[in-house]
Parts: sequence; structure tokens; C-alpha cells
Amino acid sequence: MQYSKLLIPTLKETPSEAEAVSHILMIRGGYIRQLAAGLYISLPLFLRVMEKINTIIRQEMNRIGAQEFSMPVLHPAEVWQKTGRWDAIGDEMFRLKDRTDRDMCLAMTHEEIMTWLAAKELRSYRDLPQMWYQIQTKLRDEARPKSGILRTREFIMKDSYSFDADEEGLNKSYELHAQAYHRIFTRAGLLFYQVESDPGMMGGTTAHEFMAPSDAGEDEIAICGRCGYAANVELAVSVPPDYAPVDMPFEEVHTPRMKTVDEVSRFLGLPPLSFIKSLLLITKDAPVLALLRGDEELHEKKIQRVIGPYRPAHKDEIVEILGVEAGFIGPVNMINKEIRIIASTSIKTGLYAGGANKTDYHLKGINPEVHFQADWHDIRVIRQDERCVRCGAALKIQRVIEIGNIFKLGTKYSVPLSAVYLNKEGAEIPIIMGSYGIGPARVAAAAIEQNHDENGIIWPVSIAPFPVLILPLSTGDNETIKAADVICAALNSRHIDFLIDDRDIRPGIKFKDADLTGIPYQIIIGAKNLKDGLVEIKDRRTKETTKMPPDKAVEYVSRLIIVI
RNA sequence: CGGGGCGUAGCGCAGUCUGGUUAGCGCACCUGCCUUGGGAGCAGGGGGCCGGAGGUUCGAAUCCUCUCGCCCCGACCA
Repeated sequence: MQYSKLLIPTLKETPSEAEAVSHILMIRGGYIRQLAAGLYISLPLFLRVMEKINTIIRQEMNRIGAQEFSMPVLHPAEVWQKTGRWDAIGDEMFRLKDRTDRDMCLAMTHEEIMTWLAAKELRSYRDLPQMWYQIQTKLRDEARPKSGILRTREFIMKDSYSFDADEEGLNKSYELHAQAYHRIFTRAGLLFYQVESDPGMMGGTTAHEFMAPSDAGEDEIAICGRCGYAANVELAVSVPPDYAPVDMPFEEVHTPRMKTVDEVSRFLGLPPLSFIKSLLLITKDAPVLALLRGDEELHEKKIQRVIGPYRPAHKDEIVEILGVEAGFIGPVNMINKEIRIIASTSIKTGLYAGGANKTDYHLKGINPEVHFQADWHDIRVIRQDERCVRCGAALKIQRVIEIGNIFKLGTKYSVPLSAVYLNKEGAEIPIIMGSYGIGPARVAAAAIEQNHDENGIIWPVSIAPFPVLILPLSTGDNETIKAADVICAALNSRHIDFLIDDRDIRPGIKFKDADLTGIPYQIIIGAKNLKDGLVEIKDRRTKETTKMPPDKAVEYVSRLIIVI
């Protein structure tokens, strides 16, 4: 392919709206252009990258026996009403009406439609298992599109769905997907982790996410370098930091105007670790008192799993419910005995100081389970370097991009949509489902985040728009053109895809664009080296160049670009 | 949805606080010369509804009101 025949609008300067490295380089490299918030145009180079990624995905999905489909993006409301998601999902769903005033929506995902089809076409245990997938457009009216193509309102997703007769079958389909995902992301040249994740509103039992480390990511995971424990921080657990209990008598102490753990800690000469931090939360049904150790932070998602949706109590509500100002509340001697107490497991043993439920007073020597009763849960935010619950090694917290996820759905969709089969005994059984996603554009973005330098992108060969770029430095030089022709012909005969920069411009610009667009290998043809019958091969990643005759160069490059 | 920032040529920005010639700079673009191994040089040139609407004023890119858009933080992310 000739450079002059492709639109590759590279930019010397960084566009002001871009912040993430992948976003900046995709715009500067002439890969994407923005149409509106969360809506991007794929230029020819980016389309090639996406095709490479999608090809890898197809190969690996087909390999585990999945079949490719194509589903409509415009859906009738009824199907979504049957599963309850028409009402459960809010503004994030694009909704519209057709000319007959029928409610419609744009696809956010395809559980409903896939299950609708399964309900229609799958009848017998003999039809199972099935794995169906597509690489299809999804639309979500995101509250906040961000970071270029990492979070957009319209995007391509590989989504697949498994249909099994029983749990055992589901486990197998799930495991096959996990294996396929490992192969896909490895082939795409990514560093990634498979982590335990919160099934959340997908409503399943088990879920994992595939996470690519990058500062541009929106999620955080905890990983153990020794035993391999890895989990989204939303549910990651750890051993709380060591705490040697301080011995103190059970007594009330005067602490005038001391409201924060910090203030009281300094005033009483006790470390923050020997304090109980009390927070009043308001749920739909009743107030809840949450207890943490003085150095801990409440994990919103973790406590939400215990008490449901909640919000922190307002100042006047605290006085109203507990009869004392915030800052002096605590689990002992509460005037309201009905309040449920949820406490962090880290304070189950030891002696602590906490609010006395009396203005300007705290209690020392509080002995949990002696002085108060509570439901014990892991409700703390874990921190870097805390110890792994499995092996005791230090945990690392890492920012990541979610590139894929796998969910065990069970019968959440098959039951409302009547996707059932008849077993050997003739009984009608709901199909057990799983759902699995990959964001190909996120794979591309993660690849850039993980593979770039100050000059631009460094694509892994497997997903590069072209594996090889030929740079004839002077298009006015006959010898250069001749050498380029020889190389092109040799590459063609080997069926190696390549881009040749045939533009009649200064060499400096060719070099800059070459590095920016990130094609992994460059064959540089310059008049000076050509006098010795040589061209150069440059490895974009190492910046190393090797000189050799043109015919050898093709041979050499063809070995470099072999990918699994 | 809450908080913050920004809209001036294709891109990056100055000018706005403190209203006043014809709105400016760099890059890009066009013409010519020159140059050809890391975004050259010289000369000439084209390109603007200063996001939009309303207002204040003799006079508005600049002040006021409303509005639209984009980015960042947070909430949200089935």
C-alpha cells in the first residue's frame, strides 16, 4: 500500500482535548478523529488495527467452538421489558420510537436478543451446549465519555453467550472462554491479569475481568506477586496491617471539641490504629452504624453489598438519631439501641478508643464483643503493601484498563424469556447462560498505553496496521526507486503486507511520521547506503538498525514479523 | 447530575482582567526559488460570524445575562 493513497493525517502538536497517551497518539498518528463527545471516526490505519484484533478474536472464538452471528442494533422494547431491564436501566439507554409510535432502543448489549433467539430455536438437551458470538456495535449514553476511545458512547464489542444444560456445562463454557481470552490478549501483545470481579447487576454468581495495566485505566486491582491472587479492589481482601493492642482501662475521657480521629489521637497520645471510627449511614429502611479502625477507609461497594444502597447521614440527622454531634458517636451506650452495627473485621479483637455518645467525651478501653455487638464484615479499602490473605506477601495496587470480562449468568435471562429445553426425562428446564465481552478498541488503546515511547506508538506486530514500512528517502533518486521496487516485489511474492512512504517530501518528515505511526519494522532506503548496495532495517522498539543488501532485508524482515 | 477548566484560522496558542486603529503569533496550506538522512531556508499569498443569542455602550473578542459544545475530577457504568 502506498502512503500517498491513504489518509494518514499526522499532527505535530498535541491536541488540547487529549490527555491519555493512547488518545494523544491515536490522534497525532492519524488513527482517529472525534466527531462529538464519545463518538470517534476510525481512519484507515485504525480500521486496519481493529481488523487485526478482530481477526485474532474470531480465530480464538472459533477455536473453542463458538459460532459467529450478527444481531440488530435497533431493538423493540418488549424484549427488554420482559427481563425488566427496560425499567431497571436509566438514562444510559438510548431510546426512541418508530413511526408507529412503538418503543425501541439501541443495543447496549445483547443478552436479551441472544436469549430471545435461543428461546425460539433451542428445544432439546441435544441442542446444547451452544456458544454464540458477534463483533457488533453497542450504544450507551455514557454520563461521562472519556480518555479517547477508552470510554465512548458508540463502540464495537465482541460479545458472546453460552447456553448449557447445567452448571457443569456452564463451568466448562466459562473455562473455555477464559482460555480463549488468555490466548487473544497474549497474541495481541498485552500485559494483562485475570482478576476476580464483582458480578454486580449482571446478576450472576461468578465473574472475572481481564485487566491491562495502564495509568489511563479507570479501575484498580490488587495483585499478589507471589501466589497470583488478583482481584478488583471493589472486592479485594487483605490482611490488615499489624496492630499490637494498647492496654488501656475502660473509662470515659474528656475530649473538648476533639472530633476527628487525628485530633483525639494526638490529644490522648494513642495511635490512630487504636481508634474506632464510627460512621452513620442511612439506608432505605433504617440507619446503620459502620465501624472501622481509625486508619481505615470505608469501601462503598463492599458495605453496599451488606446493607444495600445508602448515603452518609447529614449532621442534623446524626444528632436526631443518636442524640450527639458527629465526632462523639460510637458503638457503646447508644441512645438508639435498635441501630444495626456493621463493623470491620480488623477491630474484632483488641482495645480501642471511640466516641462516648456524649458531647466532648470519648471512651477508652472499648472491648469489641464485650462492650458492643456487631455484624462483622470486610468493609475496608485495602491499601498498597498490605499482606495477601492467601500467602502473606505484599499486595500491589495497580491501575488497569478493563479489556474483557466473563460472567456466569445462570438463568437470569433464560427464565423471563422462556429459553428452556427438554431434558432426557422430558422435563422443561431453563437454559443456564454465561456472557462474555471484549472491547477491541480498548485492546488497541491498552497496546499503545503499554507500548510507546517519546516518539510515538510501537505496535506489537500482531496488531500493527502494517508489519513493515518502507522508507525510500528520496523519491527523486533512480537507484532508490529501483531498490524500493525490488523490495516491494519480494515482499509481494512472500505475501507480506507493507506500507511504502512514496511521498515526495523531506526525509525528516518521513522519519517522524514513521516513528509516530508505530509500524514495528522500517526498511530505510537511502542513497548513501545504496552506493554500498545496502539498505537499513530499523526496529521501532529498540531503535537498532541493521544494514544489509535489499534481497537479504526482505528475508530478514520476513523472519522478524512471524507471529503465532 | 455536582465541582472545575476551556471555546479566537485546519492545529497549538496570545489578546479578555483594565472596551477604542484593519484581531495577532507559530505550525499547516498555496505560488516561486532553494534544499533532500530526523518535522529545513528565503520571498510572496490565501484563510476568522472571536461557539451562539440577547443586552450595556458612541464603540464589545474584551463587560452583563442566557445558551450550546468540548475536556478534567467526582457520582454513575445495567
